[in-house]
Amino acid sequence: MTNSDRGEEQPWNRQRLRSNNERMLLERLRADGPSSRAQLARETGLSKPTVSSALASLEQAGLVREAGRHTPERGRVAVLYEPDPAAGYVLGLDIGRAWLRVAAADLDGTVIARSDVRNRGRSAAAMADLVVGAARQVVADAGVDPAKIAHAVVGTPGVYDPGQRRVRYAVNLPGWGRSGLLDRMREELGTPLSVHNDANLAALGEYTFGAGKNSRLFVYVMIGTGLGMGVVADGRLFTGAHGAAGEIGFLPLLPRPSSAVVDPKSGDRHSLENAVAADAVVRAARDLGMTGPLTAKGVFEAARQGVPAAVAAVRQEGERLAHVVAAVAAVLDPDLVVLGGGVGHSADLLLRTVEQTLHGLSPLRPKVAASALGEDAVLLGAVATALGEARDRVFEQRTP
Amino acid sequence: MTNSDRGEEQPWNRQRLRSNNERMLLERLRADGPSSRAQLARETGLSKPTVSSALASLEQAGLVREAGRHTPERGRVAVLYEPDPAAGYVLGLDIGRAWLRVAAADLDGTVIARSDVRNRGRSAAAMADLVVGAARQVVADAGVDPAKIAHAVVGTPGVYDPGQRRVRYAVNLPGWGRSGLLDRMREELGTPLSVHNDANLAALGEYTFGAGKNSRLFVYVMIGTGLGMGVVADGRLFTGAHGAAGEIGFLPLLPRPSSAVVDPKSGDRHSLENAVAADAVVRAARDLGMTGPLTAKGVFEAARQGVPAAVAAVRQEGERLAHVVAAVAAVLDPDLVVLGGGVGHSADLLLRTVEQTLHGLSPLRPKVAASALGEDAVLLGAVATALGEARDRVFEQRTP
DNA sequence: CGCACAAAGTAAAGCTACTTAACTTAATCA
DNA sequence: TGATTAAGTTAAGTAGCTTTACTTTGTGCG
Repeated sequence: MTNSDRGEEQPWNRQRLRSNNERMLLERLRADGPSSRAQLARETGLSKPTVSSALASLEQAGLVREAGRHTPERGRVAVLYEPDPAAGYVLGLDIGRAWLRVAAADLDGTVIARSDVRNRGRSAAAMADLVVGAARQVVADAGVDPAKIAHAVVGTPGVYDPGQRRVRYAVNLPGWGRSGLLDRMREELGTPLSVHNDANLAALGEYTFGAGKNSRLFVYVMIGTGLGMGVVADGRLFTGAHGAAGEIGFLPLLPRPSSAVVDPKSGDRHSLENAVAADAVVRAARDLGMTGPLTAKGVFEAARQGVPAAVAAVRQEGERLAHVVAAVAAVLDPDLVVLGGGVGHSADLLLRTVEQTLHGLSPLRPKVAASALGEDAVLLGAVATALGEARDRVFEQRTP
Repeated sequence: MTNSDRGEEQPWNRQRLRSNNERMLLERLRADGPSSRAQLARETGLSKPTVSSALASLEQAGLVREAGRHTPERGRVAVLYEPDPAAGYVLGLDIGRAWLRVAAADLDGTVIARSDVRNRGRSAAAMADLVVGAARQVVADAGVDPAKIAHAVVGTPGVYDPGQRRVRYAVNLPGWGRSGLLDRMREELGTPLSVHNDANLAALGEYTFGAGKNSRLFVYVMIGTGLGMGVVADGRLFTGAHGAAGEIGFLPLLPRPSSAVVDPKSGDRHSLENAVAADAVVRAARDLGMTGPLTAKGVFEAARQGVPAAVAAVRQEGERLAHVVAAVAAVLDPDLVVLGGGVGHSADLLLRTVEQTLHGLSPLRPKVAASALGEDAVLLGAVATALGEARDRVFEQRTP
């Protein structure tokens, strides 16, 4: 994460004073909607002349614009201001096994163009070209000057290694871990570009635009081909010491207290992932008597139509998810857990089982909800993350 | 947690500019040791006159003092400055089931007096009086004007409810949850007093003074009568949405993937706590053939002397702890896990088993270490927490 | 209608904490 | 002793803030 500044002690001279006040006013406008200068002065404690002059600067820099007028009970009409969404644009890119998605959004976060391309099993280089092409197209569709793209964020499975400038552990995307690929994309797009784990982005997306708004400690569980989790604490991604926080596929199966000695075989790696990810649903359905070519989606369909084996398989999935949620709750104490990813898409079928099972498991019972963004969580998370960077960047590079 | 300020947007006027620069200089002196004014100017980017005048203010306010001189290769000698540890003092109080501990420390964090009193099973009110008496004695012993105690922090089991101003869930301390007790202590001590969970304080203590220095994401596991955990992320306590983060006693026992359907009985509450806390060691030893009146401490003693049943019981404890560590690692990705509390005290016997077991459990293997502070972790954590508050307070209340 | 009133916004003056540049002080070295 | 170097001070200038007083522009009411 390209943090802007967290706790770096810098000297505060007059220019910093000025720019900090401008920044504060801008953020206030973003958070509270259009306001007049007098109103801002009252609310921030700054004096009216200071607010006037700061807003004049911001307006001249193109960061702020007039947003109509407001007539109070008595007295002169007030001119309202708001952040100018056209001060910059961002790109969000979701590189998944099945789909490549690109979206362009303005600084308000409004998506103004997007493109979804099937990811056929080509080479990683071809995939990169495809993405770059889609991005160019999206920018053109949006009618945006490419120079005004202030930041782009790529979401991908695996972990980005900034030292080697490549992605690691993206097992589902062969060749995608190659060095130089991302640098090439960066160059061809000509914008600052950062790379993040898809589960983390989905968490941020759901937090920013979806079910997680205003959650103090938000957890997004991504159940699909694999099992992942993203944690948002106080609005920031919680990444752990090495960026591996939320790798709950590695949750061990705890030994039962009844068995005096631990069975060493219980610790296969990925065991929980195997027990909970999409394939597990298929396996369970088969064990319970379903036949034919099954997919997780198919099993959920069948369950929805009341096929007993499918219902039982789904029920088991729900119970296992409840265990995952309980484990996470014991460690993190979130106030909201959202189920997303392929399997999470069928959360409507799972929620009741999860909640019931949770009741018997732990006194710590966070709210559990279905993803509000569905397939778009990663893409919108990329947009949200890019917005943060872009707003910083656009502000920093304004000419006063 | 009485946070000083986190992200509250305030207007920046001249006075704030001034005081922020003074604060920055003071923190720099604390972090980097005695420095001259010229040196500070070079390092911070402030001009020499500004640094001079800020330090003059700080010195006059008693927050900073001369700390000798430094003669450079050539040129005039430099006057060095350092934070004045006598600008204020703090109290740390540890209210445990067996011991009541109090320590007084100066603003450097140096403990200058302490007192440890056995906690005989009296009424909670008598306990409070005992603590207040011990605190007064400690302040007297330290030779400190009681008015210069800037903050006191109490560590206790359970969770402090600031709404009702009392402690909840402190099951081991009968009556201690009563309303008004803490207000009375506050009043009798006459200092700002805050209350925190003991495991959290122990984590902060170990982070600040012990094994966790400079850890990015630090976890302290407290294994004793119960099972608790404290998390320090980027130097701040991670408390979760409701202050229940780290309640790993509630970790569920995950179902084995082999069993198609979840055994509903596996979810007894506190099951993991029962399986790992001190009593579990005793139970295991008994199951393995040890007889007589056993305590956890006794089992560890026996294991140290090679008694086979004890060794096996300790081994099992180590294996179970490894599962706990693996679960926490999968969620949080810490870089260091410290074992503390009563059982953690015997960590030397456990560490190897924990590490070996961990190897078979998960690719995420944080460093695991024994507590460096032992029994003092909570007390020193209370001091560390009080220091944070006190430094803020003393700075804020200086008269320029 | 026009006048009182209220609130938005501006102008002018003053303050303060900063920077810059030049200076003084105090040490070493030749 | 004087050159050199670095610490620290003095003095002047400046930017961004506040205060105070003013202007502008709307409503309400006699």
